[in-house]
Amino acid sequence: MPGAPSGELVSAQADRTLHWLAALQQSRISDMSSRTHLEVRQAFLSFFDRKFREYARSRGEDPASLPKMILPSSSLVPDDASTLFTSAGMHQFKDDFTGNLKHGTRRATTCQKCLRTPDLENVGKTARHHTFFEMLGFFSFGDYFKAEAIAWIWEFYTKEMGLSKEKLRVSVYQDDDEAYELWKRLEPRLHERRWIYRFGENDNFWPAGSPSQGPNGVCGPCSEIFYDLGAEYNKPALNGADDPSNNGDRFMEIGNIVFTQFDRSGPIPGKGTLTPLPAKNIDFGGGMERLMVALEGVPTTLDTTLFRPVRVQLRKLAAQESSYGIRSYGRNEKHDFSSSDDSAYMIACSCVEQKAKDEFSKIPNQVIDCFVDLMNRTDFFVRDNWRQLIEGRNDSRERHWLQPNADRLELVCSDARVREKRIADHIRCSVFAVADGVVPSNEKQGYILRRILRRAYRDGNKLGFKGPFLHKLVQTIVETYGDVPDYANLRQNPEAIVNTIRQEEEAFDKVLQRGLDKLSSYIADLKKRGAKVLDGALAFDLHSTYGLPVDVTRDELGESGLALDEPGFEAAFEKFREQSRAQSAFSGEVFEKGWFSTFKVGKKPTEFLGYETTRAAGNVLGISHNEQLVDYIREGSTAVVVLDKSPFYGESGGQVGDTGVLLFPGGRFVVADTKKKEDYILHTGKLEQGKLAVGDTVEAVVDDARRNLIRANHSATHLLHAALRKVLGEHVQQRGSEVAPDRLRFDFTHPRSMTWEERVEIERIVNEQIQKNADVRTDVTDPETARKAGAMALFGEKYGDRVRVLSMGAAHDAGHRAYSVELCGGTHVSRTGEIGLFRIVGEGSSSAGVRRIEAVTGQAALKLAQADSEALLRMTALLKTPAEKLLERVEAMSREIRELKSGAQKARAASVDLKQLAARASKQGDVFLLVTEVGEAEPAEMLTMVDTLKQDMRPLAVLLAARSDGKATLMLSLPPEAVKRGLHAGKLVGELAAKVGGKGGGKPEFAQAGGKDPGGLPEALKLGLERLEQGLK
RNA sequence: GGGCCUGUAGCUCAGUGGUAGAGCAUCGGCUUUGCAAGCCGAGGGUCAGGGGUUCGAAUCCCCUCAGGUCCA
Repeated sequence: MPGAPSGELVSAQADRTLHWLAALQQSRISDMSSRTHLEVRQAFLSFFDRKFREYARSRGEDPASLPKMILPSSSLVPDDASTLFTSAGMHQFKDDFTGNLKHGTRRATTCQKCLRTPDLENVGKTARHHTFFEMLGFFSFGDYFKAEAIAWIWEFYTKEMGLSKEKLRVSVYQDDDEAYELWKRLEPRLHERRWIYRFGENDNFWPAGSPSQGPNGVCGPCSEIFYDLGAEYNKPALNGADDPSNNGDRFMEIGNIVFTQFDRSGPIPGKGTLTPLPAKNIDFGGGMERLMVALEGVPTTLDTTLFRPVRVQLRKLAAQESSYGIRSYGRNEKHDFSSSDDSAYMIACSCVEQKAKDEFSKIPNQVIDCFVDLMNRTDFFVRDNWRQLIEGRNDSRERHWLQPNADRLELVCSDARVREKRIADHIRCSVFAVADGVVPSNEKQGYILRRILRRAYRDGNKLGFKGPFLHKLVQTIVETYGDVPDYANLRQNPEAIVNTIRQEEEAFDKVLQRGLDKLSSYIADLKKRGAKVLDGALAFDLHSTYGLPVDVTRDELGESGLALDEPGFEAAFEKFREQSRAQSAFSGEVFEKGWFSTFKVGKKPTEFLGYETTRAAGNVLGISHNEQLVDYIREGSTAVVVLDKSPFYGESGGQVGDTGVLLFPGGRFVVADTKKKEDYILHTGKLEQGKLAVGDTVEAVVDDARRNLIRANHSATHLLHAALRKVLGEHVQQRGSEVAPDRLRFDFTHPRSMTWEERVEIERIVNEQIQKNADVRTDVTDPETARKAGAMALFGEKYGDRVRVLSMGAAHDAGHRAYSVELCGGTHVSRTGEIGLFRIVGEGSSSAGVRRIEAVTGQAALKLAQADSEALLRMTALLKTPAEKLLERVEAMSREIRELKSGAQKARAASVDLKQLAARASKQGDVFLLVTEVGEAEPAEMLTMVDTLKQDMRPLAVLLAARSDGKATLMLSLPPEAVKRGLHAGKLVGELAAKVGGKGGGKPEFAQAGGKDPGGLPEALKLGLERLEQGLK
């Protein structure tokens, strides 16, 4: 038969497939540069370091005295609150650009991790958009300028990276003749071929359009370098020229040198004034991903080796999780893509996997071949490829398999490609964000992360994944990037990243389910009414309230043959957006101003002396009063004082700030709180006596007793952290803490509440460490050494070049390692014994997956123990029971109370002689009728009576009246027979209630009423009896 | 910063001003050689907390807290 493969063919194909898989895994595809991304990053950094050194030598600087110029990437979460994420390479150098050399160098080069979401929609669709990206950068803070920057980057691209000069284009700002001339002189061919473009302020000024629109601040013209991907990426340009600004993907911007030479001031929006900066700067940024495109000759950034491993891993997962496709095809030939449960993506992936495992004899051979061919191409899911291959087949068995699926294949492949790429981008972004301490949440950074993760999750759903799968890609990202020195934190705790992402996937799964349930009730309703279109406002409600993405809604509706009212949805969304915007227009200064930003220019950070001493002399660097910088303050003023040196600990790392006094001849400033802003220590307080001026010398004296309490509590959190990990497991991660003089609080990741036994054990271990009275040691070292020594770093926390490693307690195992080793900038006791005693006072949760422990130490703990004892003692005296029997006794008592209570109620009900009451009943036709007063009774008791009476006489219509607390209560119960005859308990009782000055109501067969005038009861009953007799006739 | 939703038994939730419920779980009894299970029954509630309206509030109103969700 035609489909039966010969043995030879089979093995040839198997060879090819295995070869293909091996090639993928090693990230070596024929057309690819042999340089790995690790080498490219390193080449960039070393190249510029070299150039900086040559330049320094040419200026007569001593090469030996140069500071470090290759600087590490800063965290994705910036120090300042002005932006949520680090979104550009220059972010960490903001202060350096304004002349405050925070990094101690005038030249720097970095590879900066960045995160930006405005282009979210484009990711996966264009050749170059990302959420997370790496920015290769080199910077000058008033040092080298245009000529050097232009020459160096050109040399880097053309010589160091070996990019063809034929493929490079550059652009300059229209008025920047200087830059134009520099390019022309450097590479005359660029000018001759008209490959130097002049663009306006929107393209070649940074920030875009700032001269005429703002914002204020540092800005300048820029010059871009483009790489020509080839004519096939061209889009028709308006003027027919190769115009880099006028097409989507052909010319990829691989670098941008910003010449920050101006300070813009003036109205926003509106024409501003550009004042030349005293020191001109260079800010170069080039996307790592884009450079890789140029080097590897692939069509898009997401096709580079940066993403290949994660995409391959995704396909492997798809193949593993697929319960469809080729594997089942052999058993069930009816299988096709048309069912919505199936996924062509998974089938295709599973095809390739099957092929690799050499288990494909049951499937038409050419079908396999077709898949393998496709997967072997640079771009896997290109629709035309599929069609071409499908149509080129004649084999009947293949047709049997392929024809019914052709349409679906075509549909799937066109977006499988996009989805696969988007997942690759988003998971990389998420892993980096989580590693930098971002946790999915409903605000700020956490919200951005959540959106990215959820989007990727839905893409996975569309590709055929049924549940959480993203977390299974984490390891691949960690392996791809973990060897980059700047990204070492990826390896710090990959398990925590996996868990965080899996939790978010599970949470979203739940949200989706809830939303879908709600939607199906809407759909059922639509069908009942015979309507075809879901109201847009309802769809928006599903989105905004239940978090159900609108495309999910659209899909679901489509499957039920219904449609979405799109304009209605858009209108509702727009209205909502406007409202949100309007409501937030009031708050928020867009630009960071205030005394602090002015103050810090040119001033060194405060030197913290508090580890060694609590009393030291310092000079006043600045004073702020009423949010203004002032030269001096008078007696009685409240102010913020900044010193050059201070023993005061500024609130950070969970530890509260110190209090104390600043003493100086003839005066004292009482410090009520101390904060840390960037690296400056801010003493907040009041000048109680004298006059304090900038430049004065003061004696800074910390409140020692209070500080000691804080020390004990802070050290205790370290012992607690170690104990938690020992008792609950290594997954315990600190998520925050608060160390105050009177208590400590510790938040950590743990999925369940702690059992009492765990709690007791943790408390025991901490106290054991305290009693060992071990030394607390502090070593100052670099982060790398600290990590190797096993120091626990706070997950996602940022650390400088020098870190303090705190070791305390004795380990249980024989090794000489301390019990707890952590990075910590706080202040601590010198021996664990100083903590005295540790007691947990509370355990609870602060947010999903995070538990919180509150505890006290020292005298506070003792006081608590004494209070407990006292309470216990009082109880034993009160109950005349020994302490060890107390629990039993209280249990017995509470049981007794419950019994007595229900007994009393029964007794009260019994005291009304129901038999006697029942005797008063008359019979109206076939229905018993009882109308009577029952004395003092609560509504609940009356109910019991009604129930009891109804058991004895059936059917029964009963009207009871009672009084309690000077109020009257009426209760009427009617049997179905009475209701059928037109009686309505609710209406009747309402009428009767009028007689006791009240109101009432209820259902037809049961109702109650109350009133403030019990005197009217007899009259009410009389009326009630009349009505009932009449009605029952 | 703002909008909306939710908070009821150990869990999942129903309950639109008038007796606080269901399913699952727990415990007891029966049935069965045993298991799986079935039948009958029981216990279990600060209706998130506080205030108000009302004769009467889980239900309506206000505030607080917690969770969810969307936008800025």
